[in-house]
Amino acid sequence: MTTLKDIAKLAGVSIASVSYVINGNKQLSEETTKRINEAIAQTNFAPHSLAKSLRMGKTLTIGVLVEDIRGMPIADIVNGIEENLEEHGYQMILSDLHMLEKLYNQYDQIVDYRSYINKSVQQMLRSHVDGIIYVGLHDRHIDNIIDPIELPFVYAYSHGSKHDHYVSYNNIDGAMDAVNYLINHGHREIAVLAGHPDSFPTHQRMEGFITSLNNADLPIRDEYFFYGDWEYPSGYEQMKKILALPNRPTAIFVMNDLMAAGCINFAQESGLKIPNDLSIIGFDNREIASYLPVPLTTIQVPNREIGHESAKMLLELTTGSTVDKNAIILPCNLIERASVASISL
Amino acid sequence: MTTLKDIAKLAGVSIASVSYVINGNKQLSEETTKRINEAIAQTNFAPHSLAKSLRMGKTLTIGVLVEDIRGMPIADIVNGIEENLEEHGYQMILSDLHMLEKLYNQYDQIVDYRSYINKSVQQMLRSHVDGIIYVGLHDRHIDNIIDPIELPFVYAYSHGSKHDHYVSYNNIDGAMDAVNYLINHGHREIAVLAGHPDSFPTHQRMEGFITSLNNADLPIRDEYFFYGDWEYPSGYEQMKKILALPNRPTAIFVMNDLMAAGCINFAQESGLKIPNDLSIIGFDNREIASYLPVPLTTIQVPNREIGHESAKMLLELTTGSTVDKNAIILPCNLIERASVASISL
DNA sequence: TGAGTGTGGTTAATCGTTTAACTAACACAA
DNA sequence: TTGTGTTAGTTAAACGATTAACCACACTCA
Repeated sequence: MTTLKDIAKLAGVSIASVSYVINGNKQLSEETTKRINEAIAQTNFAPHSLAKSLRMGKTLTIGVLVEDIRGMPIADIVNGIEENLEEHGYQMILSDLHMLEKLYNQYDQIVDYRSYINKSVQQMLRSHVDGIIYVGLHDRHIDNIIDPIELPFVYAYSHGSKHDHYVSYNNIDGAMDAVNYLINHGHREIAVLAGHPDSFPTHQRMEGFITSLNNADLPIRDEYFFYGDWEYPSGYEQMKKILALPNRPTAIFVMNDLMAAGCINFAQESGLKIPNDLSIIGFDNREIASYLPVPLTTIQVPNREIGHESAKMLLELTTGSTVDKNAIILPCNLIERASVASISL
Repeated sequence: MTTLKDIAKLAGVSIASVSYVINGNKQLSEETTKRINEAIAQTNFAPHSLAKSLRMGKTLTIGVLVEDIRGMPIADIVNGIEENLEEHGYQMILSDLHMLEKLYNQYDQIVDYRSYINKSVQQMLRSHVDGIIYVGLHDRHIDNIIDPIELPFVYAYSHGSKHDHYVSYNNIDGAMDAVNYLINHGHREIAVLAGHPDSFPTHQRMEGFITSLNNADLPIRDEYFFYGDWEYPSGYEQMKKILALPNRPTAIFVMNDLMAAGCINFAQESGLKIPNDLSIIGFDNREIASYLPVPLTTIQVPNREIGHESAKMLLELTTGSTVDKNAIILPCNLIERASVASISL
């Protein structure tokens, strides 16, 4: 590895002079500048980032904490983060919390995520990252870990709004778009298959559902509310109940694509034609949506943009004046496929 | 941030002594050791990793170069890598090549990946990573970049065998497992829907297919060979041809799950019952396999294990004696679902 | 002439560690 | 007494950069 010293010797100057021309922090004579630049070109020298960081107190590295990189929105978001960071000459170190499987430790006790996350954060602090982004839903785990740290911090994807800096997407508007789309296609009897009743997205998407119905002066009918747990089998099971309804709805707003897949598969098994006999709209636009027997019309969450904006926000925090509070809520958009039919009025 | 100096002052010793007790590189008196440890405990001190790395010439960081983190096997592999590295106290910096979309640059010219990858690698070198793992299929892009670098390097997932150090999975055996499974269920007329004809996995899986047929003394029938391009629509289209065959096969070996999804969907549309009228087996075990109208029996590629082994191999290379050549080929395993039926002989 | 002002460059401290080399003190044997 | 070891701890150089402070020289102007 060539160092400043090598260049200095080659050009016959002091290492300070070399450093000055590299960073342009001081005016040197044209003559010496040229000699130094030639020496640099000769050796394809690049400054040692560790030494530089140590001296400057900035690493140009940010830590990204993800719940599990295999979870799809997460990979998309990380992709967006990386792209933005790279553009600005920053690097990321990735720490994966393996939340999808690390529920129990070797003694079969439920893992204390706080201490687990804490380990990852400490590791990042030791590497002197310039900031941290947390990507995921379970942000409550991290609150009292990150609070005492005076380091720029951004939540990406998190739905909570109690944090100072976060980037998320608009669940309410997304749900309204979906339901309005059904209404605009002539549907009046619309059921909803919600996610887990306790979850935040369920509440928000439900709010959008009800608002849309109200705006269109449609009645809110108790018998049209169903709850699953976000997983495929619950879509399949709940669909049985929906189809058994005395007066069956003409359309269903299903709160995610996995459950929608279950709905579609059960409906088809029962001999129903989607969308002619029943329209279905999903949420999330997962890969699966394109590959169902009936391509699913659904709501796309702007995951990469969430990544982009998170990185942008964090970089602003590290460099610029500290913004006190900053939240970005990005809009979703509707992906039109083939699972919704028009109804003749 | 507390430093060695702070601890030293607190304990009334020199910073060298503190360093020695932390790293256990020298025997100090019980008395002073205790005083120093107390001071450390008081301040929750952790050594500054940049300074340490600078001095030691080791960063305990490895670079992971991925083609696109959103590609599913890649996320799984990265997950495995991360887990293994963390266990050994290493960190990773992730660099995403965004291969899925960065085909053209701003001037609409095809991106020169070599120079693009080179930028990422240079960036990693500047961060003084202790080694690099490349995750993906398009390893030919990187060959002449990495060759001149004398840094431990491992290819993960790469199918090529011309490299010194790589970890991959056994396509041939995987395909044989799939075909043998069909044969063991009584099938004699077995078609194959291959991936893109030029791709390496196609060749290998085809080899497995033919070997299995030969081993069972079954004829190789030209009219039973079909080719797609790994994507869903090609599965759908090719299935039309397969069903139009004068004597239709009783089972199909489809070389990936996406095409298998296309096959199943078209078959169902045509009124065929899977698996009773026709058995289908896939490859890859993507998420989608569980959510098809007929849950797909398929071959699972050991992605996380590939990640594990890659990390392990790289760490051995960085620390231990340099192994000249080292290749690991991991076995696949069959996931039994519901898309294959037994045939009465 | 002498004070002030640029210009072009060097010296040396600093960031926070590790570690070879050294010192001081004491014990023990010849 | 002298020499030899052992033990416990310190000093200071090094890793590779940045940058404040300094210096030497030439030029300007009252």
